[in-house]
Amino acid sequence: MLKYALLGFLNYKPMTGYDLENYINISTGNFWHARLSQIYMTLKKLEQDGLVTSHVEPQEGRPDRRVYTITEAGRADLSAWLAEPLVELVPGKDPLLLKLFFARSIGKQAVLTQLRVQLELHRKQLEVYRRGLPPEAHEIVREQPELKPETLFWDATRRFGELYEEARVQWLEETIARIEAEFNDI
Amino acid sequence: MLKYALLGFLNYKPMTGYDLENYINISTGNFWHARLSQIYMTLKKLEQDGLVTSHVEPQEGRPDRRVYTITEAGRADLSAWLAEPLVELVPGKDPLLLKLFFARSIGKQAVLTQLRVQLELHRKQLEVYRRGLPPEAHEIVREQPELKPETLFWDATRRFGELYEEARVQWLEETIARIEAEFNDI
DNA sequence: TACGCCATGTAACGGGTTACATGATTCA
DNA sequence: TGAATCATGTAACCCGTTACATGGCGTA
Repeated sequence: MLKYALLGFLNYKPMTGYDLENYINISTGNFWHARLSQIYMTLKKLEQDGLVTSHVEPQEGRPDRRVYTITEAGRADLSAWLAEPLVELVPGKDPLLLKLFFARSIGKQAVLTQLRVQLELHRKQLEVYRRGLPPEAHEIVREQPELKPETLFWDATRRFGELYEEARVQWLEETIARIEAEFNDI
Repeated sequence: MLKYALLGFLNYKPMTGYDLENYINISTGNFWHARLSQIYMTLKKLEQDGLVTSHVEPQEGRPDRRVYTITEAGRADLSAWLAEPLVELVPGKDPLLLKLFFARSIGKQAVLTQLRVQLELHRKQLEVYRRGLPPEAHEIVREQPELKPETLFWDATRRFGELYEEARVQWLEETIARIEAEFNDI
């Protein structure tokens, strides 16, 4: 699926692997991420499959850049994927919930400490989402005004982050209170 | 990490790989899942590492059962993992958000259709969580009354499912309304 | 008659992470 | 002086999925 994140961004404009990592971290870090090593390998595969092309731009004083450009076949592949509806719930994995599920044996105070650490982290992340789209998003639109209509969708994904973190914070507060009241050690 | 789900359940009582899949699907399906093939392979590895032992119970008319039992080393490993606090947010991946991020090009109606499908799915899942812990959870406690105190933690993970689906439903309703109002096609 | 449950496994493959390898420029 | 940024890539490994292989019993 990283494939489609890369095609999606290359559909905005040609870029290097390094650039793509920045775009992904800033724009989709919320719901998708990737390491540079994986991005480089995936780009190579996309080129083999004819979905992107690349050319090297020599630079002085810093490494040469390999710039990737989406092809017509790439655009077609991206469109086909976008058009294909998701008709099932995507089962996720959540290490914190897994730990909590089995956590009784470590004792009341240890559980509460862990949940309070999580509460702090999620409150901070909630603040980040409440600030709206990051300044980099507005810069991108300044440089490419034709992307203006995209911001509705970018902001929708940000808004999900906000609602998700609100739910998480509320749940942590509730769960801490419940464990304080109902957990009877030994 | 499946390792710890398996150790966690084997800490309740000895079981086969097949049993473990049922426990995982019923109890932690919400936030953790695994295929049988992976469960069998992971159990084999746990046995090599001395965290579980196994013995075969012959049966008539159906395949023999290989029953796994957690060892002292296994309990120690589980406890160490449970005690280790999660001090960072876990970055997740969400295919629906990835699709939505790039969805402008497929057009207003296609986007709305996809979001409405999702809304239906999440409303149904929300109903499931609102029904409380599944009947199987109560059966387990009837068979093993010493597990009663665990139900506080089981229900906490269920409650997260409920709040998560509420957030998802609210977000989908909001996003559908926003796209209806603000998406200008062409 | 066919499907689902019980029950265990192997093999090939794909996606992703970590570690390794290199090296100049810029800023605090 | 040291850390961050720019910039690209390979290799080993781990986790997980899909497909393959087997086969009796109970139920609709």
